[in-house]
Amino acid sequence: MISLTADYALRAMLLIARPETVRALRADEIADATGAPRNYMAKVLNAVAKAGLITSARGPTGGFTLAVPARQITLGRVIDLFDTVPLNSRCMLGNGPCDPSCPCRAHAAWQAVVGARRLPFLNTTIADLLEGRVAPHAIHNAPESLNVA
Amino acid sequence: MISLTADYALRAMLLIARPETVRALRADEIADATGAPRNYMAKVLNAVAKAGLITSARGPTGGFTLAVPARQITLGRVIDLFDTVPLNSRCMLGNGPCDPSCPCRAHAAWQAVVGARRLPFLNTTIADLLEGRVAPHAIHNAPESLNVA
DNA sequence: CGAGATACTCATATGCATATGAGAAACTCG
DNA sequence: CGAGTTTCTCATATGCATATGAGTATCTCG
Repeated sequence: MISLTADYALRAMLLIARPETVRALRADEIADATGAPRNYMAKVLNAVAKAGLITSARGPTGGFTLAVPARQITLGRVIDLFDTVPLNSRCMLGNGPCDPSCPCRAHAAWQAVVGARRLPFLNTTIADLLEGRVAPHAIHNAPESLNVA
Repeated sequence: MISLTADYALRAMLLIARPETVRALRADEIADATGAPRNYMAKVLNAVAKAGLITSARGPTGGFTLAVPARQITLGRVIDLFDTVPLNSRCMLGNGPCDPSCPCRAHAAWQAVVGARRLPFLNTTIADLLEGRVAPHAIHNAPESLNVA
């Protein structure tokens, strides 16, 4: 699941990064195109700008522009700005946090599953989506840390 | 992201399915062990029971028991009971639903990413977690429908 | 059959994500 | 430098996930 706010941000990024977009897009344009409420989208865009992924400019001819090439912006980088993992310290089995030196049986496997879920976001860029391309790494490769058994 | 409610359900299932669990577990036992509020966990367990994954029994010696072998219960089957995908009909580009016969450029790629994120849940079972095992399919194989480009 | 134990149900409270409204700050351009 | 345009900020409203409390239904066992 991805929060509605993160979804707004992603759609906004896709709009701004589209090759046919040549000038800065205003917040209300982006809001209209994405279906998000105007002021809410403004807040979302502001957060993305603070993170350095887009640039904001006020006044006439103002609006939002990419600050980083679309090929370098992964979906995870956008989504993680809003959907922070709360990381329940209680382990999947038992009633306390897992002792790192002696984790519960399910610990590593659960970590692997959670980690694997992040891969598609970490290995797909805004540019990939705009080109209708799926990076094979997004669905085929798992980092070393995921190899459990 | 996985909702707190779905997380409760998962932890409850793991407890009930543990090999050292020989009798029916009461709702309050499960609540205490998982850190969930008592009545809330009762409601969650009730929903899981209605879905047919566990069996409930009232009165003394009552409680909850697996209704299906742990090896046949995928994480997705549990989580999907609570975390229903709202499926924004508006496509990632443009302001309306994607025309199925002429989808937007990003359509298939986004579908692939979303689908890839479901794999770890669909291909991992309660039994897998209890045995600390990660099914290779959870992170390595993608179904045909995901091959886009 | 009665008492106690447990699941079940519903009405309501709370907190956070989402949304709204209005005003202040900063920019462009004539 | 003034007027208009836009981002930025904050105070507050709303809705839904989460949580709580109390009562009802159904079971076991003596």
